[in-house]
Amino acid sequence: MREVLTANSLKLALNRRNLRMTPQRETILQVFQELPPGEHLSVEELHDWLEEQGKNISLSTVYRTVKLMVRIGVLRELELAEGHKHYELNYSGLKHHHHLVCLQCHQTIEFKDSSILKISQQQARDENVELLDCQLTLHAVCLEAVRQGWPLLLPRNWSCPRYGD
Amino acid sequence: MREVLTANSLKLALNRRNLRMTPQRETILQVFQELPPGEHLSVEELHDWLEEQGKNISLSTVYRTVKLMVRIGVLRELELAEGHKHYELNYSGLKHHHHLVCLQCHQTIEFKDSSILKISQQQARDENVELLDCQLTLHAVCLEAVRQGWPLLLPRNWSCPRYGD
DNA sequence: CTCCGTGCAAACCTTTTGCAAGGTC
DNA sequence: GACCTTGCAAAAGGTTTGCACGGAG
Repeated sequence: MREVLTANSLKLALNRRNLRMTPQRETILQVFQELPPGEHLSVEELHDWLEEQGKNISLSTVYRTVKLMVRIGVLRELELAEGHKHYELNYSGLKHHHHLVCLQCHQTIEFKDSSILKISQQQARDENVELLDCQLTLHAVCLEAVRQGWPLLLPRNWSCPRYGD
Repeated sequence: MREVLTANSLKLALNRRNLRMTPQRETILQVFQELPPGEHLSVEELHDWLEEQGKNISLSTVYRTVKLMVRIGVLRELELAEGHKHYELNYSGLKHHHHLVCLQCHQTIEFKDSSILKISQQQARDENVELLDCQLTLHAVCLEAVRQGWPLLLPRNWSCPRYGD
C-alpha cells in the first residue's frame, strides 16, 4: 500500500501517467486531507460540502475524481453497508484501521489491529499479488436492539441508546 | 452468528416473526444450499439461474427475498468491489472465510483465518454489540498487472495470466 | 499546440415501491 | 379470514457517458 500523497506528489503521480493536475483535483484532495480522523465521505456528501464552501465542482467531476484517486491508491473505498460507498485517505501506516458498523443505526466505530495487516500481507505473498488495501468490516447490532426484536420488530428509525456514548 | 438453516428451520424462523414460508423463498434457499463452496451470486445471477431452471421468480421478489434473508442472518452480503453485491450462505463455523479480490480481473480467492473471527468477537465484546458477520476483504492486483502499468496503462479487459491457476 | 479534464444533460443500471391479485397461517 | 407475499410496471436512486468548451503540460 502506498503512502499518503501531498498535492505536489499527487501532481507527479498524475503526470507520470500523462494525467493533469487540476484545481478540482487539488481541492478534492485537500478536503480529504482536512477531514477529521475517522470521518469518511460519500460522493454526494463530498459534493455538498464543496458547494457549501463555494467551490463548485460538478457531480460528474467529483465521481470521476474519486474514482481516479481510488485507482491510483490515494483514496480508500469503504463499503459500510449503508447504501452509499464512502471514501477516506488510504493510510498504509499507523492510521490504518477497520470498521464496525451497526446495521440498525449505521453508526460506525473505527478500530485498529496490527495483526490484520500482517495476515493480509502474508496472504498477498502466498497468492503472489500486490496488496492495495485490506478492510475488516464487522456487521453488528447493539444488544439492546436485539432484545427489542431486531431485525424485524424494530421501527425503521429506532436509534441505539448507546449512540453518542 | 447463526447456524445455517434448513428449509424447515427457515419456515420456523419466518413464522416466529409473523412471516410466511413460500415456494419462492424455499427455492431461493435451495439454490444457495446447492451452490458449490466458494461460489456466490449477485441478485441478477440468481435471477438468471432461476429462469434457466424454469423456476420463474420475479426480479423484485428475488431482491426482496435476498434482502430478507440477509436481515434474518441466512445470507451474507459480500461487497467484493465488483459493482454488484454478491450473496452466499452465512456460515458461522468452519466454513467461515474471507476474500481476496483482484481489482483488475475480479477473480476472487477465498481464504480462512481463525484469528480474524477471534479478533472480531473480542471487538464486539468490547463494544457491547452482537456480531452478525465479519469480513476481511483484500484488494489486490497480481504482480504481472503492476509490471504492465496497472492501473492506468492496462487495457480494460486485460486478464491476469495467473487466472485459472 | 495537443490532448486531457470539466460541466451539462441525457442515458444507464440496479434497486425499490405502489397496487391488485393470490397464497399462507 | 386476516394479512403477508408476489408480479408487474413505474419510480427512484446512484453512477456513467457523449460532447463541446476550456485548461494544463
